[in-house]
Amino acid sequence: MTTDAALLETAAAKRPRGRPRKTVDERDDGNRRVALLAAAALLFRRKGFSATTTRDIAAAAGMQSGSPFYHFKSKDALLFAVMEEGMRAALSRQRAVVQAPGHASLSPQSRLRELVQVHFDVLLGPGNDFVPVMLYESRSLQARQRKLVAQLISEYESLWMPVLSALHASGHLRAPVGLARLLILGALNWSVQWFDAKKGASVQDLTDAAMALFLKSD
Amino acid sequence: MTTDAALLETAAAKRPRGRPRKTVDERDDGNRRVALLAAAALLFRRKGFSATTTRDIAAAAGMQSGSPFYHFKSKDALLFAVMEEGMRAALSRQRAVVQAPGHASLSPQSRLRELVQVHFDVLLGPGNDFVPVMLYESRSLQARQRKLVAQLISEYESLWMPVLSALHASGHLRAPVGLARLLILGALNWSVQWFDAKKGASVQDLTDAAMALFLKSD
DNA sequence: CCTACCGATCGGTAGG
DNA sequence: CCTACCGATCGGTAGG
Repeated sequence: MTTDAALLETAAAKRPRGRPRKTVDERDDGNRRVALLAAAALLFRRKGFSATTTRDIAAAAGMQSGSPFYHFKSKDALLFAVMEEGMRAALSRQRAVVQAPGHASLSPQSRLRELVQVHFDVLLGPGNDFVPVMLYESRSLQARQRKLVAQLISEYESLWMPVLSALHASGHLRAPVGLARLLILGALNWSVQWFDAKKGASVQDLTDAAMALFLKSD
Repeated sequence: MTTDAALLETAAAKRPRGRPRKTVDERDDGNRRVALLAAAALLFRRKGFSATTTRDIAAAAGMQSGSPFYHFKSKDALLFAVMEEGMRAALSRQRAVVQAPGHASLSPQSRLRELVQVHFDVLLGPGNDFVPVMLYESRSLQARQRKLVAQLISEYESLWMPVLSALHASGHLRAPVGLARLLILGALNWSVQWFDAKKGASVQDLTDAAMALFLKSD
C-alpha cells in the first residue's frame, strides 16, 4: 500500500541528520523501529489486527517481508508495543495536565474540561492511531499482555477519579462515580467511530458538547 | 470449539417438533441457517471477524468445514446476515416501544428512559451478540453492504431524535442534539466492552446511571 | 450437507 | 535488514 508509505514519510524523515552516530556500524535501528510502530498503528487502526499482515506493515515502512521480525519477535509483540507506546504517551500528557501549576486551584468543572479535551486530542489528533488501536484491539492480545495494558488503563482512569468525585460531591454529577466514569469515557471513546476531522465539528466543539451533556450546570 | 457448540444447543433445539413438514424432502434448512448465524455472531463478537474461521463457525454449528457455504455464499455474506438480523430485531423492538399505546403521552424523560433501557438490553442481554458484532465489525464489510447497514443505523437513530429534541427544547438536555445523540449512544455502546452480567451492576442500574448523567433533572 | 481437495496467503526463520 | 523458503491455515469449490 503505497498510500500508507506516503503517510508515514514524516515519521521516517524524523531521522536526525546533525550529529553522526558513535560508530559507523550502528544503524539507526531506533528510527526504523519507530517507522514500524507508526505503520503498524495506522494499519491496525484501519483494518484491525487480524486483517493486517506483517507484509502490509513491512511495505508501509519500506522494508521486505521478513524484516519486521528483526525488530519485533512476533506480530503480537508489535501490537503490544503499539498499545504500550500509545498509553505511555497518553498518560504522560494527562499527568502534565494534572500537575500543571494552576491546575489544582481550578474548579472541578474546568479540571474535567481539560481532561476531556486532552482525551479527545489523544484519540482524534492527526497521527494519533496508537490509543484507538489499544481501545479496539485488546481482544487480540495474549492474557499476560492484556493484563499489562489493563494496568495502564487503570492508571489513566485514576487520574479522572478525584475530579469526578469532586463533581459528584458538589452536585454537578448525579450518577454514581464509578458508572459515570465508564459512561463518560465510553462517550468519548466512541468518537473514534464517527469523528471526521474534515467535517463540521472540531475537538473544541466536542469538548463543549460533552461538558454540556454531562454536567448539571457550568 | 465444543464449548461454543454447547452454548448454541438452545438455538439448535428450537426446531419445531409438532406439525410435520409439508414434504419429506424439505430438510429444516431454516434452522441450520439460524444455528450458523448464532454461532457466527458469538464467534465474531468474541474473536472478531478476521480472527474467526469459517471452520470455527461450522464446528460450533455441528457441521463440516465446507458446509457453511451451502447456506451462505461467502464469509462476508455471513457477517452481513448477522448484522442485518441484529439490526432488524433491534429496530423492531424499539419501534414497538415508540408505538406502544401510552408512549406518546409520557414525558420526554420517560420516553428516553425506555429507549435507553431497550438499547442496553439489545446490547447486553443473554445471547444478544448480533448488534455488538454490527457495532464493532462494520469495518470488515464491503462498501455496498456497509451502506445498507448504515441505512439501518440511520433508521434506528431517527427513533431517538424526537425525544432528544423535546428534551433539548425543555432544557433537560443542553448539548446540541446531533452531538448529544452521538455522545449518548457512544456511552451506551461502549458498555459492550466492560459490562459483566455476573458482576455488580444490572441493566437497570446502567439505565438509572445514564439518565442521571445525561439529564439536567428528572 | 459431506468428502476431498486446491490455490493463495500468512507468520515466522535460517543464513548471510 | 534482505533473500529464499517452510509448514500451516484459510476461504472456497466440485461432485456427489
